[in-house]
Parts: sequence; C-alpha cells; structure tokens
Amino acid sequence: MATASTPAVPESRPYHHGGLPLTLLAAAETVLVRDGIAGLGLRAIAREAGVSHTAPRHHFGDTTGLLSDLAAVGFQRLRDAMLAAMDGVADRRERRHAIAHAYVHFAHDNPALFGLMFRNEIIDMRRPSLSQAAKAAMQVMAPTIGEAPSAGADALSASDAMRVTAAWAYVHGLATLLIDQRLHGVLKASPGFRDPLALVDAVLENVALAAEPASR
Amino acid sequence: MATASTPAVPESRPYHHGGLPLTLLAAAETVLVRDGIAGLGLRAIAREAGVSHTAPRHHFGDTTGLLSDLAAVGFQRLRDAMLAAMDGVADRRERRHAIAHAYVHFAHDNPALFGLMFRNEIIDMRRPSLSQAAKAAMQVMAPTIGEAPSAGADALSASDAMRVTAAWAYVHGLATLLIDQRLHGVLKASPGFRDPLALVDAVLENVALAAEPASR
DNA sequence: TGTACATCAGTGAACGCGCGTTCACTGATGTAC
DNA sequence: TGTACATCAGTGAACGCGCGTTCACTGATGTAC
Repeated sequence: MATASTPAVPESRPYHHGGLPLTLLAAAETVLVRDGIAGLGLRAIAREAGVSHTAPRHHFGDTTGLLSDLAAVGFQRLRDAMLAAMDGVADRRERRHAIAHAYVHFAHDNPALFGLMFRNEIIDMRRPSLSQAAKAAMQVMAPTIGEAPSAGADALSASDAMRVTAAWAYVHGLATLLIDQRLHGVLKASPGFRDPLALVDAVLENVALAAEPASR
Repeated sequence: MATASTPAVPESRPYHHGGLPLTLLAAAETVLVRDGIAGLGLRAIAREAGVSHTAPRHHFGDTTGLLSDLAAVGFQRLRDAMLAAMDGVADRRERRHAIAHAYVHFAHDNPALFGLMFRNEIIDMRRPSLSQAAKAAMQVMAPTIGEAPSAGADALSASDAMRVTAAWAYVHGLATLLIDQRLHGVLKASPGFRDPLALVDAVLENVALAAEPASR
C-alpha cells in the first residue's frame, strides 16, 4: 500500500479510500461511545465511516475481526496510560499505586471501550493482534507487583502469580463496579465521598493487598 | 391468582397456563445457559417455554422486565449461597473467607447468570425487584467485612465504606477475570496451579486486604 | 343457584426493522513484458 | 515508454433471518346481582 506517502488527497473523494482500516476503527469507536456496544454492527460502522457497508469485509472479515482490533487498540492505550503514570516514579509502592490509579481511571474515562475489551461474546481473544496487546498490557503490571521484579511476566513464582492475580482482580473489580454503577449503594450508606470515583480513589489510597501467612 | 393451590393440572394443556411467570423465568435461564446472553429475546424465551411469543408481554412488559427479574433471582441465589457458606462459622476471618469463596464459586458455577446480573444494557437496576435483591445480597457482605459489625449496611463509616468497597471489588474482580477466562496468561507463566479456579482459590487463601495508614 | 358481563391470559397473523451475507459489478493500482 | 492483464478495493442491489410490536381474536375466570 503506497497510501501513507501519497502527496495529497484529491478533492472529490477517490474511489479508493486509502486508509480505510484506521478510519473504520475510528468510526467503530465513535459508534461505540455514542450508541454503546449494542450498536456495533458492520453496517452501522460502515455508515459512520461514510463507506459502503460491504467495504469493511475486505479488511476485517467480519464484525468480530473489527471489534477485536478495536479492543486491541484499547489494550494498547491502557498500557500506555499505565506506563505514563509510572514514568519517573522510583518508589515501588508509589509505582504500584500509580498503575492501579491509571487502570481505574482509564476504565472511568473510556467505559464503553473498557467494556468491549472484556466482552468475549463479540471479540475473539485468540486473534493475535488482540492477545498480544492484552499480554503487553499485563506485562506492565507483573514486574511491579510481584516480589521478584526482574523475573518479568513469563515465569512467575507461585506467590508472585498469586500477588499479580490478586492485584489485578482488585483494580479490575474496582474499575468494573465503578463503570457499572454498582457503588451507589455504598455511597448512600456513607455520604462524605463526593461521587463513586472519589470513593474508589480513597479506597486505592487506603486499602492495600497483603500476602498473609498461609494459616489464615 | 388461585393457581398455586389448584389441585391438579388437566391432562391436555389448558388454555391458561397457571404459572407462566415462573415458567418463563426458568425458560429464560435455560436459554441463557444454552445460547448465552445474545440469545435472550422474548421470542426465544417464549419458544422455550412452549408458549405464544406474545404471552410474556402480559407478565413482564418487555425483554428488560423479564431479564431484570431473572437477574433478581440470581442475586437471591448469590445471597443464599453466601449465607449458607457463613452458616455456623464463628470466627470473623473465617466468615470473610467463606463469603469470598461463595461469591467466586457462585460466579464460576453460574457464569452466564452472573454475567447477566451485571449487564446494564439489558437489565434495569431501577426495577424494585432487582434493586432490592441486589441490595439484600450486598447486605450480607457489609456487616462481616466492616469494622463495626452491628452497624449494618445502612450507615457505614468512611473507613468501613472503603473496606466494603475494597473487599467487594477484590472478589468481584477475581470472579469476573475467572469467568471471562483472563487468567490463562498468569497460569501459563506459573504452572503448578491445576486450573484458573485453583489459582483463584489459592489467592483467596493467601492474599488478603489490609487497610493501611493513610500515608502510603 | 343461576345468569350476565367485565376482566384477565394467551393466540396467531401481519408488519417493519436492521442485520449479515451473497453477488455481479466497477474503479484504481501494480506488475510483467 | 507503452500496453495488457491480474489483483485489489469498494459499490449497490437483493435475499433471508430473527427480532419486537401491533392487532383482532378466543378461551377461561371472577364477580355482581
């Protein structure tokens, strides 16, 4: 494809689009944010992109293909957000907090996209682009959360595996309860928090995970 | 309705069903388990119940009404499971563990139903039957998890609100990551756990939440 | 004890909708010679 | 430098599908008198 380097786009829309795949992903996100996951069909996305409704098929095959790639974009952005939050933070505990904060706030700021990233009915985690993006995002968490930082995420001790799982579940649970609006009950029982996000932020500040001795 | 006490059901199906609402809820769960959330339409449910596809409308109004009631049944069962797990357990820490274990295993055993209970697009949390069932389930957790057990769930101190939120998020995250099959990556990096559920059980045994001083 | 009638519960045909899929096509690009 | 041709990218009409909704209806039940 010699498209990215073509000097200029002709004034009247050319027959060949040039960068349809990226345009379709952007259109899909627009539809997702506007109409929610229910509105995410190939026809609706093509309509949003101003293109024939059979065009997406050339690039993505089917709806699952397109949405899986969109979910992959989501994981890349989540990873970037966590990396940016950690940047320059030396203290280990601070880094952990920065990651958790970034995870929850990413979900809060992109609720529809975050939801899509975990909707197995309409995306396919076996697609390489998606599984790799998801793995890359998780590999940002593992070294910071585990005990043996250098190990990376390809070989975890049992206790590190438990730490990583627990930490991920903790922030993931906060994120999903937050964006699914399930915290209003707690908020009503304990006024003083401005809104659900404030409650979640306070939780992240004050309640940490602690590996405890096996004898509980 | 003088249905529950009618002596016997005539051999040839009577025109009036008698207990259609309950039958429809059961049919909906059958469809949900068999075809997933995507298959949950009024027509499919009526078909499963062996009844005209407009009949559900008399009792539930629309799809959201029926599914919201099914989600309410789910919350009732979750509550029952947590109560049963706590039954006779005196130690506070053991009770906490029992609740968490019950929560995660309920999700594991009823993944489709659990998923429905948190799908805001197709259920309506404002319906009284659903919001009450959800609240009742949460009120099983709150007194055991907070510091001031007698307070119940209607008035929580700020620190209890944080504890409850954190504990709920923790088990909820474990449950969702588990049933969404997101733990395979961790499992691959750390063999030795039989399967994702074994990993989650180990996490529940060994990693607890700890409220820490505000200075992190 | 019987009769009339309103109300409730369930039926089945019909409609319109948006969807995914198929198909024959056309416009544009790249490559072989 | 030009020509022929294969391939790629996108079009638009058509089809079938399951869905929710509307409608006139029928069978059964409860209640007033």
